[in-house]
This record gives sequence, C-alpha cells and structure tokens, in this order.
Amino acid sequence: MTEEGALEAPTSPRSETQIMWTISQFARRFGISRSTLLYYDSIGVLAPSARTSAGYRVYDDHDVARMERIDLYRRAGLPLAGIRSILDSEGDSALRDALELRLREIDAEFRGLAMQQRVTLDLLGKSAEAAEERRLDKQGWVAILRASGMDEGDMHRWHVEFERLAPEAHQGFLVSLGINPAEVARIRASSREAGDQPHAGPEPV
Amino acid sequence: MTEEGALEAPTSPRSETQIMWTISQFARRFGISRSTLLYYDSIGVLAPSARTSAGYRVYDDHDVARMERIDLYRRAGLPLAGIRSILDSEGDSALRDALELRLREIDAEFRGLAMQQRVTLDLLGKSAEAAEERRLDKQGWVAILRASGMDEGDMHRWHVEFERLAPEAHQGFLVSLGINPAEVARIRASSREAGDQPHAGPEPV
DNA sequence: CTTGACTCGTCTACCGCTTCACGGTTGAAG
DNA sequence: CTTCAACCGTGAAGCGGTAGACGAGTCAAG
Repeated sequence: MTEEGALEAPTSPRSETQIMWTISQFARRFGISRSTLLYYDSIGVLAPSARTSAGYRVYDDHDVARMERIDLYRRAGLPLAGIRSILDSEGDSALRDALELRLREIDAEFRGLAMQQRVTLDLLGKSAEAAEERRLDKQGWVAILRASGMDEGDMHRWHVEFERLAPEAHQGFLVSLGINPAEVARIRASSREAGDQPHAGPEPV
Repeated sequence: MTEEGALEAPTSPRSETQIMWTISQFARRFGISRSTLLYYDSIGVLAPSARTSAGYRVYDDHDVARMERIDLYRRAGLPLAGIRSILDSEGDSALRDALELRLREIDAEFRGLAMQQRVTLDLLGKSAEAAEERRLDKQGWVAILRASGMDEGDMHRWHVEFERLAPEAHQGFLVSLGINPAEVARIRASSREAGDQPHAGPEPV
C-alpha cells in the first residue's frame, strides 16, 4: 500500500472504524484459506470493499459482517450461489425459503445416509447385531421404561402426552421402532382418545 | 456389429450365455446414464469385455456380474477408486476394510448433517418449538416425560437403565436430540456411575 | 438408397474449493 | 542500492461422479 496508509494490523486500531485487513489476515480471522477468499471474490459472494494502488484486496468491517453471515449460512449447508442471492436480496424471505428447502434436503440426505449405512452393515454381515447397537426396538424400550420404574399405566400416559405434545414426532418415533403402520395408527388413535376423555387403555409403548 | 450377430436384445436370448448389450441397453438395465458407463470405462472400473468391429462397446453377463457388485458398493457409498481396487483384489479383506472405514465416515457425515440441521433450525427460529416435524429436542422429551408423571429422579433412573441395557442406543438417542458431544459424554458417565453405585445425580433427560 | 434410431469419442459443466505456476509488491536488513 | 523473504495478483487445472451437447459414424428397416 502507499502513503495513505489505510491498512492497519487488526491488533492496533488507530481510528475506530478504519480497521482493515489484507486477504491473508482476513482468512486467518475466519479460519479459511486465502484461496477460498479468492474464490469467493471470483464468484461474487464476497468482493472486498477496496483495493490498494497496487491492486491488493482490502477487507474492512463491512466485509467482516458479510463474511460472518456467509460463514453462518455455509454451516447450514446452503450453496454459495444461494448465499450470494440471499445476501444481495432485500427482505429475509429468500433466506427463509432457502432454509426451508435446505431442511428438506437435509432430511433426504439423512435418509440416503441411513440407506448407505444399512447396505454397508449388510455387506459386513453385521445386520443383525450392529443395527441393534444404535437402534432400540419396542421390547428394548419397554424393558428400559419398566426398569426405570414405569408400569403399563405410566407408559400409556406417556403415549398420550407424546401424542398430545408432538404428534408428528410420536409417529416418527413409532415408525423408527419398526412397528408396522397399522399398529402405529392404532396406538396413536388410542392415545388421542385417551387424551380427550381419560379412560384406561392397554398400550405399553 | 457384423454378421456374427453377437448382439442380441436382452429380451430374446437365443443361446444361453451369448446375451450381450450395447452401452445404452446396459445403462438402462442399471438405471444409470451412458456417460456414467463411459466414465467407468475411462477410469478402469468397468471395461466392457469386447468391442464390435466398429468399435462399439459390448457388455456381456460377466460385465453384468461386475456391474452388480459396483452398484452394490456404490449404494454403500464407497468411492469408485476403492471399488476398482476391491474388484481387482483377491480376498474380501480389502472389501471389509473399506466398509469399516465407510461406516466411520457415515457416522461423521451423520454428525455433520445434524449440525447443519441445528444451524438451519436456529436460523429459522424454530429451535424453541418442537424442532422438526419428526424430531423431538431435549425440552420436548422432558416435557413429555414430566407430563406422564415422571420426576427428575425417575428420569435419572431412566438414563441409568438406558445406559445399562443399551449403551450404544443411549449414545445415539442423546445425539439425535442435538445434545453436544461433551454433554452426551457427561450424561453417560453420570449414568454409568449411578448404575454401579446408586447415588443421586441431577440429570433430567 | 434413404431415413431414423442408435452409437462413437470428445468436450463442457456442476460443486466448493485446493494447488500450482508465474510474476509483481512490499518492507526490512545488509 | 541490492537482496531476500513474505506477501500479493491472475489464471489454469484438478478432485468425483454424473449429465448433457456435439459432429460423425453405424445399423436395420423400408
């Protein structure tokens, strides 16, 4: 840089808003590589506010704020192209739309990973044992709940509250236990009834 | 192809082992694109056994068998380079090693996805509510267990029994609630201690 | 012999970077 | 003033796995 001396080390600010960084300092600050910043500049995600007379990139606190949002959205898994349009758009509707979409993508990726895990475990011949390691079945849950002092009435109340407070999660939970759809529907229906007008029902987990 | 007539439609086999496919038929059979097969050929994962005099690729049932293994390993998420060396190696130790490694990778990817999900939900402001449709967070579970009549002591006993009867599932369950690894470790340690020598511990879910 | 459906090999693009190559700038030391 | 190291710039290529476009060759049927 030249004698206008705009560039300062971030550790020694002279005037309150005139703190600026070179590309490498900026990269270290965010734990990313210089190349990544060059790439972000090239695709228009983050173009530094200024250049020195020699053409060096100069990042200021405005760029810091933008980079913090980029980092956050990246940790949500949003694509850089999407991040750019979100940052360049006005309201937060673009952001919300992108996040809702991302949520559905994550769900799909979870399912894809689970499939890969099953195939892998099958190939290893571990299907029976290892699958048990990380998933409880109905009997397992009953055993745990019983061992911690719950009786059948407690378990029924648990279903009722589960259905009342989080019906979607209740469904997902029962399915995850490998219970067949018909019985899932039966348990949920019975839990809903009991939630409306309390009467005894035979539903251990 | 020429008058030796090696190529037949897969639906009309004349001699028992002389069934052969063009690249596009082969691609359709496995639900992949021609480009993919060209790529597999170029990197040596699947080179068709023969060519016609005009240079057309000819896939036979030997190639079908190889492709079926490729497809299987791909569904486990193994990289193509790894698949090639597995197919070209002798025993099944290379396969087992690759699968064990893949299992650990899948685990890491699950955790990464879970982090992305949490960031996304936080950004959507949904963190306080019942997380996603089919996943409960810690507060949700506490609420349900409390509503069904469990107090903190019951919940602690529940953790202890969970840890004792199904430690792997306990780990998986806590992670699925989005609890950070350090706290997961703390809860499990506390549950193990209490399982050995019963003393009171402050661990609601 | 023409038509139309196939095939060929090669090239480009996607994602989010990383690495390399080559050269200019800067600041400090000798 | 020279030299050196450390920085900076641009541009291109590469990763994996797939999709698609291109012009040209090939095949079977009419």
